[in-house]
Amino acid sequence: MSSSRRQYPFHLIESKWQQTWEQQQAFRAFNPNDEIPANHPFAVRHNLSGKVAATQLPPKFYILDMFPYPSGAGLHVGHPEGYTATDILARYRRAVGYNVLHPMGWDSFGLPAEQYAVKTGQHPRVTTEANIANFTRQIKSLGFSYDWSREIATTDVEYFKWTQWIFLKLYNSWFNPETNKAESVETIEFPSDCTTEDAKRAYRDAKRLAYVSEAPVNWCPELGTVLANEEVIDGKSEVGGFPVIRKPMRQWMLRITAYAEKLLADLDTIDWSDSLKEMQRNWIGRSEGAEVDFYVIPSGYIGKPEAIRTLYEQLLNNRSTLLEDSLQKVKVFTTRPDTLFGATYLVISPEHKLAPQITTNDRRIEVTRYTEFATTKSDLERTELAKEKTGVFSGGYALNPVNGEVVQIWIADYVLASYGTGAIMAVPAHDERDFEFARKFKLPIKPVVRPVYGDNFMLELPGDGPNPNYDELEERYFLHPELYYGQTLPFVMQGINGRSRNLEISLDGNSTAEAKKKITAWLEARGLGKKTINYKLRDWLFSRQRYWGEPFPIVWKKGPDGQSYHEALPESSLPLLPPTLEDYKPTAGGEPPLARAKDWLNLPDGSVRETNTMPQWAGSCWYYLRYTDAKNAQAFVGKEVDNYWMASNGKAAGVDLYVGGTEHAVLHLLYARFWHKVLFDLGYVSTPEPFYKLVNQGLILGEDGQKMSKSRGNVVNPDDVLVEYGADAFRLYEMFMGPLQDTKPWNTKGVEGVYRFLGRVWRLFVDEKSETAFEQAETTAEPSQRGELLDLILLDGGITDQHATPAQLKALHACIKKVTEDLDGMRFNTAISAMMVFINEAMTWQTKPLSVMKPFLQLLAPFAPHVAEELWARLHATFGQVATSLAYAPWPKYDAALLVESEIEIPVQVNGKFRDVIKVAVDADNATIEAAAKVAEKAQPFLAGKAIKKVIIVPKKMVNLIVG
RNA sequence: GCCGGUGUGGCGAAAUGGCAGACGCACAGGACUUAAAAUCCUGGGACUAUAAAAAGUCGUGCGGGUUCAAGUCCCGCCACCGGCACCA
Repeated sequence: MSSSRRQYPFHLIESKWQQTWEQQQAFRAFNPNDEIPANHPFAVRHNLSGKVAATQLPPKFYILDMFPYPSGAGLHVGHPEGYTATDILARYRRAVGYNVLHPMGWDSFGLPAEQYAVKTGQHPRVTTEANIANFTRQIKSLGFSYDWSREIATTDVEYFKWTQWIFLKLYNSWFNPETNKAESVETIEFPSDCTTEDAKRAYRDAKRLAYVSEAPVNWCPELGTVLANEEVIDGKSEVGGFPVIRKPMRQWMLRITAYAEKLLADLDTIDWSDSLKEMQRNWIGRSEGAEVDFYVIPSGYIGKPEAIRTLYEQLLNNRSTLLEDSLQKVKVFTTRPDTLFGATYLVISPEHKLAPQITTNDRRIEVTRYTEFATTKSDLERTELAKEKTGVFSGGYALNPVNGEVVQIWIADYVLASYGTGAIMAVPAHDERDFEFARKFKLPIKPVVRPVYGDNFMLELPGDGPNPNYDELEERYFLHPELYYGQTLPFVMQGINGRSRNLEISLDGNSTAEAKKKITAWLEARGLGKKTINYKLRDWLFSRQRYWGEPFPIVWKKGPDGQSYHEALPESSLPLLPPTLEDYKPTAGGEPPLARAKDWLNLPDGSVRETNTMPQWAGSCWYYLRYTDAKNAQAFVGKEVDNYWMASNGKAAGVDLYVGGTEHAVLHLLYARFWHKVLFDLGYVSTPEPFYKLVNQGLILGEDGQKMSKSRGNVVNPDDVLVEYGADAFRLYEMFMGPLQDTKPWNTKGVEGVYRFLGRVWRLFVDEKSETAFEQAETTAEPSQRGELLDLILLDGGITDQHATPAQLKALHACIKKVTEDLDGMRFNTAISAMMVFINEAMTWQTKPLSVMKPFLQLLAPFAPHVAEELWARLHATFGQVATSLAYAPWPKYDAALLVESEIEIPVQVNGKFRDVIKVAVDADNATIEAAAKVAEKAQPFLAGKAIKKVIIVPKKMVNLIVG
């Protein structure tokens, strides 16, 4: 293909306009009170200059791309898909009259640069900067209208200074349940028994939004670091796919769970796709239910039913503090308290803190063996071996609080320590997991919920016949479960309770919803349980054992009692830089690499620095805020600036449009929302949500329909495409492939198609002879002089300043309408096809009026800005007009009156089948249409000899003749 | 298993319940050319029929339904993609 003739001299045009834009700073966005140069195209368009207050600026539009990690591999064609879409919209919004903020930057902390450093000793900053330079070159070559004056990298010292500053805010805050928001830890009130400074400190430290935990974590030996739950997929690391094991370690955690409810509820206020919201909802995993107390029966009572009966009655009726204190209780969480009468055993997780106490001596050896087996299992083993349930009887028993029944307490790893209370009541008749476990270990199954008659599918046994006696069936169902559960699954859906009564309360006959309410109220009244909400969401594991990340502004000190405790560095000490190292590996003792720098590590006062660093997500949690005020040295973002760019703009609040890949559906997007909400609570930002509208671009597959990857050898490099077809064709093709959100395969032939389209546009505007002359001159010219050769190309003589014909105006205005509406709906592919339709028609015109050709270039400009600018400039020059910057020229409006036809074609159907088309006046009445339809030529064979029974006319749409 | 999404020509796709396949790719034929490339013009869902045309029948994953009329709405399936997955 490279041997073929260029469709048009994009190689000269594109670099020319990219330089022009850069010199003009054409896409610089102005903050309130910025000094706006009078000759800047934005100032010219809006008639502004000098310092302009927020109220005098045009309305803002903040349109954001997910910033990339600058990898060594460079850009692939997936990156520019979203970037092109946002660039088109940014350019469109500028033309419509908004003050557009459209920035770009780098998520530049990350593992690959560090791994390279471990291997070669080259500082990660050097690698990172080289990669950023390459990414910048590639992105700039696509002609995106970013405001590069706001470029940031998370690895910039001036940037991560503020990342550390935000961490200090998290550290120094707690979530006050009374006010339902984050506040300074100064507002914590200490309980009366908290008297010493040590006790107060411990109390406060346990409340902070950033806290230290000793919990078991996901340790990846290969990567030498811990990972967040979200970074572990099927027991393997998301990065690299290495095995991950559970290991208790001291780690920093962020209390995102405090925001579970807000993160969930506020999804309703933002414009994200249903699937994305659903992913976040699932991840947060809210479930309503009840916590119920099961008292553990002291071993002395076992085998003495009367004594147990008495104990139960005491608990129920005159529970004393004394009794309460002397008994252990297992707190369970259930979403189905209505099935409490069907609870036939308890299960606690192997890590449950009561496990050793509940276990009886005769069972201890077996229990210990099992517990060790279960807790050392890696997550990988847990998921892979999940098929078969395992567990062991503890030897202990508990009382079912609703009926005093004695139930066994089992230990099994199908109950997770980290969810709910780490213990469950098992209702095998109505829960698949419990059912499976009960069958394996021969535990009792007691049905207490039956299906609703009518949609019932399980009450009937073979031979029950067509008209079963439901009373009989119900009795058999509840009293003889063995008849049913041998052949069916447990009944896990909602239904009607039965066999669910004690002396005080009966759920029999109640629906599941009623029964839940009733039993929960009873439990609460009796002090045996309470309504509870649980979340799957866990706190965010925030520390990594790495070098190339933000160091924590934290030091460790030793108290008088020898206990070490942490303390924050003052804000004035920020930024805290990482030390210089020769060797980036973890220490021999397994300490993070920062521990190698002894000078850095140990402070003169004897305190020791925290050696963990923050995860890569930290920097991306707030970069969108920094863009609004990238150079602010006093604050992470200025109040007035935040108010202008992030505050409510009509309906939207926050970033108006955010485009990126689905891979960040629950990680980045949840973390960023969380930080934003904390900053909002603390009064630093003006909106509760960061991103109003969010769109995920679809994946671009290789030409073979497979995911692009180096190993498959199907990666398309944008650089190669650009050399061949130019940036405008590349942009156009990325958008023409199909809907932005869809997954779609790359097809180089498709690029040629849009490239040809641009060629037709070009030839519509320029004189062919002059272009031939240009091409000949170019073959002999020095490369440095080629730019000037463009002047040899002349405008086509058919373009004149004359009145347009109605047909020409119609073609233009139909195009304006379609492109405008499609841009508003982000339907780029159909907008492009509308422009193709226009060009196909314009190719047939003898004359090309300026008044039609100019607006068309404006429509084309957001998609193919280089060629549009070039032709725009030529049009103006040729007709002696001053060329205003196309980027800021007001968007054309369509005139609906020009689109009205005098005569229209209407399809004629006979009995709903299309038969012919009739031409009628646009304002023809129904009688006229009916008459025309009845004589439509091609409809005659279907009308012959039949009576017309009914005529359906949809004005301007169709006519349907119904014959008998 | 659960949740979300998608199924339309050889391919990417388009269609407020109203002429299915716009636009583009690939393909075929033609014009220009010594020739090719590029460009321009024309054609095209399948089937039946025909010398050719006119024409007809069928057709949007499958099976039902609503409607004068269904790719579009409803019910029940199937397949593929993405996410979650012992979360009680």
